[in-house]
Amino acid sequence: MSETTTGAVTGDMANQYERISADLRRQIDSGELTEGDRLPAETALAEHYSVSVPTVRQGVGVLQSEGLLEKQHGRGTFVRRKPTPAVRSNLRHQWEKDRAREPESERLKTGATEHDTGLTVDDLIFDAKYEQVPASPDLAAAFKLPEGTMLLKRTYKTRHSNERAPFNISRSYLPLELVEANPDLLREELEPWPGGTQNQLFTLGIELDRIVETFRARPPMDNEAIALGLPVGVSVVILRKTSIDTTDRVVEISDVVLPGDRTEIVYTTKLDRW
Amino acid sequence: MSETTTGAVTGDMANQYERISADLRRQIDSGELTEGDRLPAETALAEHYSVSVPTVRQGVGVLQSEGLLEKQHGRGTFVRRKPTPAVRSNLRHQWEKDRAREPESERLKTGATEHDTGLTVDDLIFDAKYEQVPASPDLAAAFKLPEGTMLLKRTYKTRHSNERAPFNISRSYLPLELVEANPDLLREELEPWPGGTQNQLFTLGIELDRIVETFRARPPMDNEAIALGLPVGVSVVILRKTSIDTTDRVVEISDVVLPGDRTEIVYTTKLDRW
DNA sequence: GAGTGGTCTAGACCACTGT
DNA sequence: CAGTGGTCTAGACCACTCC
Repeated sequence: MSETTTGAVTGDMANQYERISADLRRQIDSGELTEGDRLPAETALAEHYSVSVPTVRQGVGVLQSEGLLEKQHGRGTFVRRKPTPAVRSNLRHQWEKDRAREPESERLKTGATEHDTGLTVDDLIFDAKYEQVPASPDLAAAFKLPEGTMLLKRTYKTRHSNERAPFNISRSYLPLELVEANPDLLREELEPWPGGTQNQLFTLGIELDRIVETFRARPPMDNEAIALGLPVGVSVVILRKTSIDTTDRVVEISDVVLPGDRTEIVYTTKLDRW
Repeated sequence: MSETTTGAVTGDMANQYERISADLRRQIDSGELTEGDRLPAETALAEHYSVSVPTVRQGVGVLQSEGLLEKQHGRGTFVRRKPTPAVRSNLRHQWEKDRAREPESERLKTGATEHDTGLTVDDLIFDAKYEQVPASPDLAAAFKLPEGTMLLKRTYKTRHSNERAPFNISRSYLPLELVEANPDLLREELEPWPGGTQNQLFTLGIELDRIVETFRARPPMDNEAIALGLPVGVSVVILRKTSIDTTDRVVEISDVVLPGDRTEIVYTTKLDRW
């Protein structure tokens, strides 16, 4: 390692492609390249760095997997915009519970998603699909019900009106036996239901005692990456919400897939006094 | 798209590398290849699929970024073991608070990490470093203190005794003024402190009222990927814990970087009754 | 049609791991 | 030392976007 220039970056710089990714990263950090800028074509970069095109592609690939660059076929390579994350807080649960018993006029005003994101109803496009499915082993165990018990499965997609990619996909499961008491709950055309699931449960005489949420991050599966419009390298956050009523019964399970880079989750834990 | 065989997989199969990744994925799903198995060498795969080596590498790269395969230079390509996740629950906060006032003999028995992971003290290797640093704008805002206020910064790494990679790296900040009342708290050689931070705060007469945690996933930076031993494609989870005492003062901020694929977070939200 | 990235080839040589 | 993956070249041709 004697002298390797072109970008004057720190570290060893053992490889050509690292030299390229380090130099491009420096340009982004320093503001020479800013959000939305297009990079020179790969052939131009190859000439500039005196390497072959595949080597440029390797260097660009590093920054792509870090979420700093985004390639668009036929258009170019762009500096990626930092997405403004949607905040999801556990305070929403109490807020939703308080609202569940209010009159429809009040509940219509805004939903939980708008509460989280600060957007108005008009900005959001909502898609719901209802099915009746038998409980998989996994879900049966979570509900503490026999495998194969019929469940109402509701699939929701929410997106901004001016974006193609939804910012979440959610699947909610309710024991069918539970919801049959109110036939309106089986009609998907009534979505979005003002007041959300807690109001739906209220019409069945169910009060929630607590909500347990577990979540993990993992690389997206192919179809998730496409559905959420995720670039390479960004994980999905998987959140399972389990709603438990005052008789200790699991009444709803909801699985949400969120884009990892557009989601911030906030939890407040109140502690007992000494 | 008429006929393309070798693996008899679903879908279009437009590309060679997708044909390869789909076939390998099928072998993993079906159990033909199981955790820890080594794949044939890239040259052998190239011959088997009648493609060039770079094309095989591209196909393998897809599964690598999904966390299904792991390459080891000089050894081979292996089916990745599904990591057993460490569970982190917000119930730990109350548990830690209850323990903070107990005698040392009791506190010594087990720490919060062991409580989360189910491991014993002997399995864990603990590394602590103390520094005194001025508050960055970000931290100053979070503490609601002037920028540059001196903080005690404590860096922790925890790993299993039989693994190289730590399963978390954490940075904890306390206002220096606060901790100077008990000089023992400035001595890093006293780590791991039995009873954790809540006991340390207890020695200063501080009682916590609530803990706010925010949580996001993003692609790792290079050094994080190396420090945590993360394969390509796996995100890190960033967790910021803010501890607030009974006088509404922010007394500790802790930033934890967790490997996304080895971490499961569980939060329970108790709701008020109607 | 011009310009972009996407796929693919058929090699060469280097770096790391095991024996 | 043999076998593995890692880096790199110098091309070819395809697919997409935009004018």
